[in-house]
Amino acid sequence: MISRTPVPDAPRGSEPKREKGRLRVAAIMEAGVQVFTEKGYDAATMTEIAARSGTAIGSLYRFFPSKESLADALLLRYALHVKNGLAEMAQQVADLTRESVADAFVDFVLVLQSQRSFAIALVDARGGSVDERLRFREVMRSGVADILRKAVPGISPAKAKVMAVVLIQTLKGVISTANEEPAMQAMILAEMRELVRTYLASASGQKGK
Amino acid sequence: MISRTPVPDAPRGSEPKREKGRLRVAAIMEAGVQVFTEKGYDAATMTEIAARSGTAIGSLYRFFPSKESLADALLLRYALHVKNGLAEMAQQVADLTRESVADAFVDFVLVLQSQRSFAIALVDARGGSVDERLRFREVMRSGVADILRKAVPGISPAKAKVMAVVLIQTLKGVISTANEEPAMQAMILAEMRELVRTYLASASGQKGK
Amino acid sequence: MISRTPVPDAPRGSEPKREKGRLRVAAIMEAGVQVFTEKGYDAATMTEIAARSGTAIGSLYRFFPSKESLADALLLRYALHVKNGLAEMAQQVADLTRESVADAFVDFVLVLQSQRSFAIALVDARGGSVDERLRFREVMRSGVADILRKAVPGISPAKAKVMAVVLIQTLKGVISTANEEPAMQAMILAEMRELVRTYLASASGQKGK
Amino acid sequence: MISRTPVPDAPRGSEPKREKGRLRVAAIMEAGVQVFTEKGYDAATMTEIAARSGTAIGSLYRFFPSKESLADALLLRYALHVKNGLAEMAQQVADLTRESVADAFVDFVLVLQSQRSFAIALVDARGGSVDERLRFREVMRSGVADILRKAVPGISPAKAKVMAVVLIQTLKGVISTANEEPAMQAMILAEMRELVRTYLASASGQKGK
DNA sequence: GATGAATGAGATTTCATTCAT
DNA sequence: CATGAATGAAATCTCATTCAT
Repeated sequence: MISRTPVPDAPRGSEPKREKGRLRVAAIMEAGVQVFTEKGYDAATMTEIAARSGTAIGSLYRFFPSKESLADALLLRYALHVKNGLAEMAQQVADLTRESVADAFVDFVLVLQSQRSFAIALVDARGGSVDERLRFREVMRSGVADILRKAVPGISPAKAKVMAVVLIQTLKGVISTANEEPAMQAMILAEMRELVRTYLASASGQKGK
Repeated sequence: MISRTPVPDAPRGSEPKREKGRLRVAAIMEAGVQVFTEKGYDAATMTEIAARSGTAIGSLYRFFPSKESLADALLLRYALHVKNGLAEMAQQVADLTRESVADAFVDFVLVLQSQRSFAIALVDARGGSVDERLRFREVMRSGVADILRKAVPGISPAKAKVMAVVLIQTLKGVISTANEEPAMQAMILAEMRELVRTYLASASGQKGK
Repeated sequence: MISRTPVPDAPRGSEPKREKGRLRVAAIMEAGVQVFTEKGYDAATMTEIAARSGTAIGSLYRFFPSKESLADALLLRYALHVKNGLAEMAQQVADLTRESVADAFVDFVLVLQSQRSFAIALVDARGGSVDERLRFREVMRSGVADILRKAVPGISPAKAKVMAVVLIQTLKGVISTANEEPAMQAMILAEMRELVRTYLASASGQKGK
Repeated sequence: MISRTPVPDAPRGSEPKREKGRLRVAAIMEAGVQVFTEKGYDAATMTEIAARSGTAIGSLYRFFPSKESLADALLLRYALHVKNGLAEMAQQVADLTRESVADAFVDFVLVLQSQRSFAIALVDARGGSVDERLRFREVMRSGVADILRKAVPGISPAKAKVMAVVLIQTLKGVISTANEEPAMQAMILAEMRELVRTYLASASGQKGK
């Protein structure tokens, strides 16, 4: 319950200063993403992550002193990706039509999915400390809410926040399409785009609260 | 000399034959729901389920010969609940306005949630054999699609199926509200109702494919 | 280590007096032979023996209060078979040539094998209390020694006993042939007959000690 | 990104890479021989083998990832002993009289016995995979047959093979003598030597098939 | 710093045996 | 007496984590 440091984990003093160390950490994180994605948090083993990253188990623990700390680091990195992505989207939103914004949301999730659908596994399952989880959720929500405030002029901050929650949940469905047959997948995706558009349009209609 | 089937003695995984046994099974399933919900499939332990149901570990294994078989049984029971609930809803749908149907969906998920939000954990995670999972998903989809075909006159079966997928995904969000603060929870719920109404309305507008 | 009673096990007072009880016991013993033979002593389970004999596990334990007691009873019954067989052979030995006696030994083991090769499993493995085991060995040895004394006139009792030990060991090989291919099996059997004949002949040659 | 084979870290069942590891493996194998010999394959427990070798259970499983793998390793090592012993004997057989060869057989088994009479338990019982078992049996048979071909000039290969089977079976009796009283043991041993001599002599007499 | 052997708590599962019904 | 549910010790095996080399 007591989370120590929110940094990617700096074992005895600091992050790896040497080039070699940074490569090692990168390899571990990559392997971590792979294994967590394939097996889920519980079934993934530190030994396999070590092996797959070409690292001795002892070395792995030097950089990430616990399984949870590795998951946290991975999640944090993912959260940064998302945060940056949303910030970028927020800048472009002024130049877009409402429908384009809707599509942008779907495309954004699609990109995330192909990059790291593993995060869902970590967040949904036990993985990631409670702190980390909440932080990640907050990043998502406020990022999306920001965009909504720009895309839907006149919307109240509260409404934007609530819409963000609902929108995020809906967008999660995009990820689930990965398991469908291609034909079905395409149809679901199109339908989701439509729903998001409709949602944004209706919000514009009623505006405020 | 070797009789295969009709022997007495219930070696493993058989159904209880005495009253007491049925009570025990009920207790185990209840504890199973609890523990799976709290910890997720992997982190849940048979030992804890046994303890929490006041059952010796051996007795637990008499009725459910493996962790997976318990998860399957739980999922199956839940699937029945859902199936019956959807069937019931399908009968009433003729007498309802479109908006009432939207609300009914949300309410339905709300009821399920309070009863057993654990199923999502089992379905999403490792738990439940693949067969069981697919079967459950299919039950959900066709049940919801049936209702949609009645609620949205003129909709094509294919469109109904795709809408069902998207709608289910959206409704899953209702369950997530359980972790929110009450005030936020209420707002999210209202927003979701609105979204579902909007979705149904838009479907009626364009109708067919 | 403390063996209680050397009888087939008389639970609360006496052996089953009713016809039904005797049938039940017979069924259990038959199933016991089967399962012990198929799985070996350790891997055999009382539950399976009960099931295969159409007996409730509780009833099985009424007649045989432990797994070991069942194994003992089976072994005892087998020992009786052997004892009687040897005794019968001893009576006929006077009328046979030495070569016929050798063949009779091999044939005798052959018959036992097809009847219950399970005994070896029980004796070799953990099964059967030490007492039971020693008793069985003694029955074999003195039975065979008796025959030798009749078949080889002038042999000393001590020599007969030692020969019995060696002969029994050699004859055990007959049982192992069960796993060979038919062609090989026949050859081995013939070779064994030859060896036993040679052995008896050589004993006659040197006679006494 | 996924490197399959040449990664460091020895997950399971790997050979020790440090000196200490090799000592540990030796200790485990020694304890394995002891416990398997005393209890038989099924009744032997990994926990006891670990304890008796002063090894933590986890360490035991590091080197031998399953009970069967330990039994296999033990059997393989024993098979090597036997193979080498037989090969050595084969080289010396040219310089020996037939009677000396017979004695050599008995002595050979005697040596094996004092070293590891456990193998019989493993081979006869469940232990060791079927492959391993058959391989071991074949090693024995062809090794003995080789010697016979040299010791009994003019014998046909087929006859040598069959004789080997019978001879091995007979020699197994030598091991059983371990349980006898010393006096009896000596007599049985002498008798067996005599039988083996007689057997070889008779084979020389009839020669070929 | 890197390495990998060592550790041991803990998870799943089995089965002989008992005893209330 | 028959029945079968209940019991729990014990077995096999896993894996996060530590620490001597």
